[in-house]
Amino acid sequence: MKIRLLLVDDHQVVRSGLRMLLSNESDVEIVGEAGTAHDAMDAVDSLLPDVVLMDIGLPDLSGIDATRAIKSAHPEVAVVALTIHEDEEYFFKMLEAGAGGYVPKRAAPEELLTAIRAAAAGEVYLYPSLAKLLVKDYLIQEHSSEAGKVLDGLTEREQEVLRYLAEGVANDGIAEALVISVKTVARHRENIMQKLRLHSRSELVRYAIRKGIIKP
Amino acid sequence: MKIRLLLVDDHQVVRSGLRMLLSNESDVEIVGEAGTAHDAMDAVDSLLPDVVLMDIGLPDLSGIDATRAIKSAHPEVAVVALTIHEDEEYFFKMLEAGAGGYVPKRAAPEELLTAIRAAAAGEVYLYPSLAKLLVKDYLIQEHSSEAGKVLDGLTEREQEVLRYLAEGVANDGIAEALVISVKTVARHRENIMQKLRLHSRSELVRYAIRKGIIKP
DNA sequence: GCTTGCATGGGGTGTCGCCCCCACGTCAAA
DNA sequence: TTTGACGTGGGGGCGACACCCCATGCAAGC
Repeated sequence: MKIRLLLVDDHQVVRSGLRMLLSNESDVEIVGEAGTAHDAMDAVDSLLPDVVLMDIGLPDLSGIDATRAIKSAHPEVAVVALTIHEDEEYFFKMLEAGAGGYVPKRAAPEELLTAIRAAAAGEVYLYPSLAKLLVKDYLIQEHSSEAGKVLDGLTEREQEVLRYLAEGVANDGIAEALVISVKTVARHRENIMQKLRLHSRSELVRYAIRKGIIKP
Repeated sequence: MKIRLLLVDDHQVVRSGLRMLLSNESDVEIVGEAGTAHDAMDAVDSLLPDVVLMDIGLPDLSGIDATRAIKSAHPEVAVVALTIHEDEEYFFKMLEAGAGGYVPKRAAPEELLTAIRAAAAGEVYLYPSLAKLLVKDYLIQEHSSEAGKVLDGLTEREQEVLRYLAEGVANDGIAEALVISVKTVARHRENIMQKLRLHSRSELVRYAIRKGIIKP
């Protein structure tokens, strides 16, 4: 079963080049071409290809918007971005639009083929320079949500109370959970708010979320 | 300038196979081999390779721990995971340990070479089936923080009040800001909480952060 | 031995949050 | 035209919260 491919690029020569390049592959069949975003969307509607090779710089709509539209109407159609852009912004936007691959035009032909095959299988191929950006983003997300532990000089008991406060539990609920009096809970809360220079439960909740003590 | 490579795998045959496979490449030079995590760390210390090809299943320490140790001592040495494991857990842990690539053993030889070259250049190669997992994770992070706009049937005025409530402003402060009475603010708050099925300011703050109305 | 910090309590006071009740003007939809 | 949603405003009540005061016991450290 061949992979049915739609080429989208506003330059005729680029499409022809891709056609030359890909027509030698036994598992790929080019079923259509489009030079604008609207043509691409129409072509997807009528041809239902397995994979769309999508340029970003198109004359009418951007390839990002086109991808969003295609994925919205046909979630089963995979879209691989093939573009000269290697900046962070386009890359992340394309991912959010639902792209199943991102390959810069300077990539080797085999990499493009790998991306097409991966996309057809429902997987994702990312070019190494861009995968690096995504991993970086992932690590930032991770580290911003741990990194706590110290908690600005709060005692153990205060940290314990803080976890309950952050979740919005009332004083008497915390007292029950920790088997201490409501007054003591209030006392701890006062100390916590003084140490952290906070002035309401709301600020406390935001503080706890920033510190990763609780999930939003 | 050749890429200086260290092979780490507990099976002699696998190392020999990789040596066969890679020795034909003109830009790769295998400078050493190791069968255990400790041998690998010693070898990195003495040889300072550009790239380490790291198995995960090692007899003494896991390749993940070994990677963490290597990146901690020599951040400039790139580590590419080459393993039979394709589960989410190992993959994410390896990323956190600082791996600059992740390739399952079933991958094609060219993909391994792409990964080695990408890692040597400070980039990241991820095998498509795993890149998919990372993108999925990324999209979850994103969508949990945007996706707002509609706000579950709140009226304009209610949304306005919600923004203040979320920031922890007290009723009279909101009343002053919006030039309405405290009672009206309270009225709006009640309606908001009823519509969103929330029961305290704390829950309201967390809701607002999830919806991206305010930053944590 | 004495201070210091921590956790534990009690009392008081005033504000605020949360939940009912009500009313009126406006504007759009039925 | 009438109905309904929306924004506005008010009254009353109860409990929780925020901010003070105070004291006790216990461990660590000077």
